[in-house]
Amino acid sequence: MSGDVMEIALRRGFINPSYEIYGGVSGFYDYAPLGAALKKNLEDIWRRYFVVEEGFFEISSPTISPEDVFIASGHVSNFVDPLVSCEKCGSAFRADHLISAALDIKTDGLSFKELDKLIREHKLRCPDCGGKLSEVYSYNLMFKTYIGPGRKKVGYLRPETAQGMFILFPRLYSFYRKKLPFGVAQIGKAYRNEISPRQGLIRLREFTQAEVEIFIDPKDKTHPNFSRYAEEKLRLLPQEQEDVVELTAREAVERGIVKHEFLCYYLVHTQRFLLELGIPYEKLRFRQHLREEMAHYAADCWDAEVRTQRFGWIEVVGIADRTDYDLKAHEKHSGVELRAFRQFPEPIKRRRLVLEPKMSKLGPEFKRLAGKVAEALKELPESEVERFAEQGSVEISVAEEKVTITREHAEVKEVEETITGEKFIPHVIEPSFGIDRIFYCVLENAYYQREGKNVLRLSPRLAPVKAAVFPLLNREELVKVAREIFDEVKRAGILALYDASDSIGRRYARVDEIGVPFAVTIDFDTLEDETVTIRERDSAQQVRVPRGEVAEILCDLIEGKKSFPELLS
RNA sequence: GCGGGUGUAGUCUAGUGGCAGGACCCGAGCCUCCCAAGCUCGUGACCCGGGUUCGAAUCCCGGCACCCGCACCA
Repeated sequence: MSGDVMEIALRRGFINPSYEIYGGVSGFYDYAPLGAALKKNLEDIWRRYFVVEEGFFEISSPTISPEDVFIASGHVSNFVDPLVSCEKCGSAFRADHLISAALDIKTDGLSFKELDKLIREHKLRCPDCGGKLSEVYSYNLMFKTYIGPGRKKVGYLRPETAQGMFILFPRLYSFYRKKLPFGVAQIGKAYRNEISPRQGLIRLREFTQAEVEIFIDPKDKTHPNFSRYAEEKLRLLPQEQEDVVELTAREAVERGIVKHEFLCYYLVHTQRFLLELGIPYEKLRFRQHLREEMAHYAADCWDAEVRTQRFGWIEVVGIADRTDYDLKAHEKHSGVELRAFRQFPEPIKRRRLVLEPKMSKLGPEFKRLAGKVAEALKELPESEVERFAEQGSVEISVAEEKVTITREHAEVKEVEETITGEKFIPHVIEPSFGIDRIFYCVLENAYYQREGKNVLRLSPRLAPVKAAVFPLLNREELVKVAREIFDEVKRAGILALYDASDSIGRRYARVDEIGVPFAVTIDFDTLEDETVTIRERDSAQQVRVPRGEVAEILCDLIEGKKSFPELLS
C-alpha cells in the first residue's frame, strides 16, 4: 500500500500541505522537521556527486529576475499558452491547437489577437459540445511581479534555476580560468504557476531544482572520464521505441542511441546517484524525448524516470543538450559577448584583403551612421571585399538604410594576420533534478512493513535522525547514564533523539518508522561493565560496545567507514 | 480550468435533522531487564462562509482542499 508512506510522511512530520489553517493552497507543501532534514541530506548527497566529485562549484542566484532575462530565454513568449474556453460546457483548449486542427493551417507565431480573429471569422465552436468560445486569453506559467515601486519594472519568479547560471557565463568563464569544459551547479527554488497542480509533491507551484550547467566545446563532445563508466549498464527507452533496451554506456554511444559521450556520462552519473538514494535499478529507466515534446531549447534530452507505485513512471531528472541556444539568445538580447576562445594547435598565418575605412570621408558624409558604416566595412566578408576591389563599389545596409560605398570611402589593403584561435559559443549540457520528486521516490522506496510495523529503510546518510538513545527502563540509574551518552552523541555532531517513555520495543518501533538507522540502549550491564548496545534498524541485531566509543562508532557507521556486519564480527 | 467523488481529533474512522463515539497515536503516572504488553488518568475533531430549520456534522448554495477522468505540464 503506497498510500501508507504518505500517511507516515504527514503524521510523522516529513511534509504537510501548506497554509492549512487558511484552508490550504494547492501546489504548495511544507517540508516539516524530518522532511526538511531528509531533503537537506538528499541535497548534500547530490552535492557530493555533482559538485565535489565533478570538480564544479555551486552558486546561488536570485529567484526574481527582470523580464529581460526571460524575454531573451524565450519564456515570456514560449511559456504562455493561448487558451480559449467554451462558454457552454466550460472545456478549455489551446487556441492555436484548436485553430490548426479545424482550419488545417499553421498557427506558429500568430498573436493572440490574430488567433482570436481567426476564431471569429471562421465561427469556430467548441469541438466538444458546439458551444460558443470565449476570447483568447493568455496563460503564462511564470509568476509575475514588479520590482521597486510602481509598475514600470516587470519581474518574474524564475521558472528554472538555469538562466541564473547562463547569464553569469563571462564571470564564470574567467573564474574557471577560461578553460572548457567547466560546470556550475545550483540548488534552489523555482516557480511555475501550474493550471492545476495535482499529485502532491510531483507537481508543485514552488519546487526545488538542482541543476548543473556544463559548458563544453561543441566540437568536442567526448568526456574525459567516459571510460570510467563505459561498461555500466543503462536501461534505455529511445525515441519511438516501445520497450526498454539494456545497453552499456559504450554500446549506447557507439550505436548512436545516445548522441555523444558527454550526455551519456551524465546518464550514468545520474543513475549512480539515484541508486545511492535507494532507488532500485529495475525501477529506473532513461527515456529519450520525442522530437515534438522536446523543449524549445533542446537538441537531445533524456529523462531519468522512476517507477512509482502511486503515480507510475515519473520524470525525476532531465538530462539535456541545450546546445548554444541560451547563450546565443542572451548574447543577442543583451549585446554582451558570451563566447569562449578555442586556440588552434598551430597559429594560422594568412594574407587577406581588408577594407580600411577612411573616416575623414565617412564622417562628413554619413554623420551619425559613420561609425556603424566603418564597423560594417571592417566586418565585410572577404568575397565582398574582393568584389569591391574589382568593381570599386559595394552596397551595404546599416541601421536599416542602404548606403553605397566607393573607393573614396575605403581603401583595400592586403594584410598578413596570424590567427591563433577562434571564438565560439559553448554548448551546454544540463542535468536538471526535481528534488521534490526524488524526495517522494526515496520515501516510497524506503518504506516497507515488518511484522505489521512500518520501517523506513533510509541509508544512514539520508536518514533525518541518525541515532536514538534509550535507557532500557525508565529508572533513575539508567536514565542518568543514558542522558550522559545522549549528550556525548550530540556533541559529536550526530542528530539524535532521546526517549524513555513506554516499552523498549515501542521505542524501537517509533524510530524505525522515521528511519533512524541506529539505536543505543543503556541496560543494567552498562552499570556493571560500561558497555552499551547498538541496534541496527534493518536487521534489528545488536552489538555491545564500550560506552566511551559510542559516538565514534556511530560516526563511522553513518559515514560508511564501518558497516554494521563488520562490527558484529 | 471543466465534469464526477470526498472532506469528523495527529492518523484511520462511526454517526442521514435532536448531548459527536471509537481505535491507534500523543501526554502524565503505575508496571516492565530488549523489539508496538498491561492498568489508571488526560489532551484532542465535524474544512471555511452563507442559507433552510425550534434545532445542521447531516439538507441547500458558494468557496477552499484532496481523489478520479478530461485539458494542461515549454
